[in-house]
Amino acid sequence: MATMDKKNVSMNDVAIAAGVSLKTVSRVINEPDSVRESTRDRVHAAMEALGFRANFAARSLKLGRYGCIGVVMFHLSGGAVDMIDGIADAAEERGFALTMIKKRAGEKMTLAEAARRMSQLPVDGMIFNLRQMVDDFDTFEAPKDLKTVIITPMEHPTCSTVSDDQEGGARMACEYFLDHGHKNVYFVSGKKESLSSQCRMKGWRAALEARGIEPPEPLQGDWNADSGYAAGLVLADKPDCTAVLAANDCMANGVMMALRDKGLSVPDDVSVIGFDDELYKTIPNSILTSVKFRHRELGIRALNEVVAGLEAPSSRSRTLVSGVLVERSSVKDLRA
Amino acid sequence: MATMDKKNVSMNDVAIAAGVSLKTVSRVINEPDSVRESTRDRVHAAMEALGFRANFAARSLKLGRYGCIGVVMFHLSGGAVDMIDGIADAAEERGFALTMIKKRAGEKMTLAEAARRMSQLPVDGMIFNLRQMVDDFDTFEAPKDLKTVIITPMEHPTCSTVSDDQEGGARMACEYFLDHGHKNVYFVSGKKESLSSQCRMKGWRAALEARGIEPPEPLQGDWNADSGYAAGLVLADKPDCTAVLAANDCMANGVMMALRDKGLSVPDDVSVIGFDDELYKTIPNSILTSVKFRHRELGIRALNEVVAGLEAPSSRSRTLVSGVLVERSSVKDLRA
DNA sequence: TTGCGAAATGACAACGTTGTCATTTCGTTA
DNA sequence: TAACGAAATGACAACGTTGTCATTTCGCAA
Repeated sequence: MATMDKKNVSMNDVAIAAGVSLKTVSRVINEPDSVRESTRDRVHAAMEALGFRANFAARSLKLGRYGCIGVVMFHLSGGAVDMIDGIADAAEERGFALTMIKKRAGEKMTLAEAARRMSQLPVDGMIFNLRQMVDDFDTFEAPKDLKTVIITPMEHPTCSTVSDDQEGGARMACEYFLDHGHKNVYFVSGKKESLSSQCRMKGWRAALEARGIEPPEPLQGDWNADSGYAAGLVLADKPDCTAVLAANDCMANGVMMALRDKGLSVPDDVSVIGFDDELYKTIPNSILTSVKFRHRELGIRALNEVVAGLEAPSSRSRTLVSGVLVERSSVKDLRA
Repeated sequence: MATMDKKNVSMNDVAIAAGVSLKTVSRVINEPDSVRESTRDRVHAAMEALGFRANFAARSLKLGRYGCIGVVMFHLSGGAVDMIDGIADAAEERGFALTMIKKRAGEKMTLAEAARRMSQLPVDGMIFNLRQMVDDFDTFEAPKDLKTVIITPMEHPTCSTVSDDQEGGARMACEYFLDHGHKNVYFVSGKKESLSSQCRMKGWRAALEARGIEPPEPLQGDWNADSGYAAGLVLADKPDCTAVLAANDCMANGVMMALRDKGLSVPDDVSVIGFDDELYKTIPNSILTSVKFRHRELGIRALNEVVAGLEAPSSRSRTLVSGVLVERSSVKDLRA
């Protein structure tokens, strides 16, 4: 059994073994049709025998590109999985791999810092997944030769952005309530610093104000069911409360449980809508109507945006991915 | 305002601008102490002025390593987020970035295929996150120069593996039931093809058999609450059923809801334990005792294992990360 | 057989960095 | 001031590819 002493087998080794020139080996890999079949076979055999694998670094150095897109996760939460899934699938489809770095827990990473770190890595463009505000958001300028797309609900002065239409989703839910005859809508928010929560609240407020309704004081939650339950206990005592929009499904469930514990029925006494449409996974026969965002689609769009902008990194666009209202039976029709 | 025409600024450009040699610029970056302070400042100024960023490809080519670890996600599910989080944090800490690829939906990817694709990318080692069986699991041989760690509950003949101790976790839960005076434990499984589900079932079976108890027929679920509910309806009719182990929290919740709908109380009539400890996020005042796996820790261990093996890729180890029983009140003590 | 255009192959430089070794400069002491 | 060793700097090759352009080989018609 022949053991291989050399650490890495190069094209040159293959060339010698196959009795051809270095360049011919290169051609076998990159433009096989330009090589005679007999030669090609000999080269393939040599590659096989030696266990040749093309060197990424040398190739990238020569080509001036990597075939990788950088992904910076400022925040890695549950919904992120579907988004990464979308990014990865779209990348795969277009022949790119992903290079990922993450903000460390506790660390405070700015966009500039993220860009600096990414630009030391093998990437042709990058995606920032940003769910909270950062200090240098407005002043940040992306490297001129590295297409940068930010996933965030906020508009950025120079970079392309992609986002769920959180505000629109919240508006949609509110209008759904109002269209079903409700005169007002209460709101239970998520964590204060979350941009999602802020946008959802903004949409809720806008929808009410558009119909000349004074939005009631929102209730502060923290995304978890217990905070929703606490909010529900408060809401149960408000006689004018017929509709509650909770910033996610978990809190919506908490609200519903509290209402029931107070002897109120959902939807007969109070209607509820949540966000993210995930309660059905945990609750059998779930009745909760919910606004669902297409995170996977979001990831796909973000990646496509980067790839489309590789040639013109300074181009700028804004993409909104709309939400979908998944209707179940937690909203009562008060009309007629 | 001076515009830069050259696409990429190289060390040579910096060197000329600073009036030093190429090598001195290199030294400023890699061994700053060996450069006189005045020179260093001049070089830094030139780098700043020209917007120099070191070329990853050239550097890697020379060094023969990338500082990146490849991650192959055969499956990207909810629990994966924490794992990726752990991998990414540990990587960061040790100065590595991650290069990620994913199995496409529908595609059937073998280990060999994954290894082939990864070895074309900038990686020094790789992690396979494998949650289902693949055809070539037993026959797969990792590239000799690329340390490979597989995250999987199965043992592999040549590669290092890292896993949650799913079997041990299930055993722990069963013994907890038995130690509390229960005479038997029913089991609701997850999807058939899931290795997690299989291992949890195996642990449950082993724990019962170790005490000379004949395991009852397991009930087939699909991870979602509705399947747990269906299982609960069946179990409610079994008079000897005092303890149910469900392969995840969602199904456990389904079981509990069904039992209640059948007029039975948890835990007074039937005790229940789940897996993953996530029900509290969705259910206020959740009482479900649950086996929790430390996915983040798992990711950290996997990454450390890769890094530790970079110098000796053919080394082999097996790491098990134990689970934790999070006690709430869904298990009744039947002893005297 | 010869000549010809096209196809196949090869020689060599270049990508931007770091390692090796030689050279220059510096600070110190005689 | 000269001489010395140490510190600082530089020249040049090398890493493993691909692009450019030159050369060889091939198939075919005269």
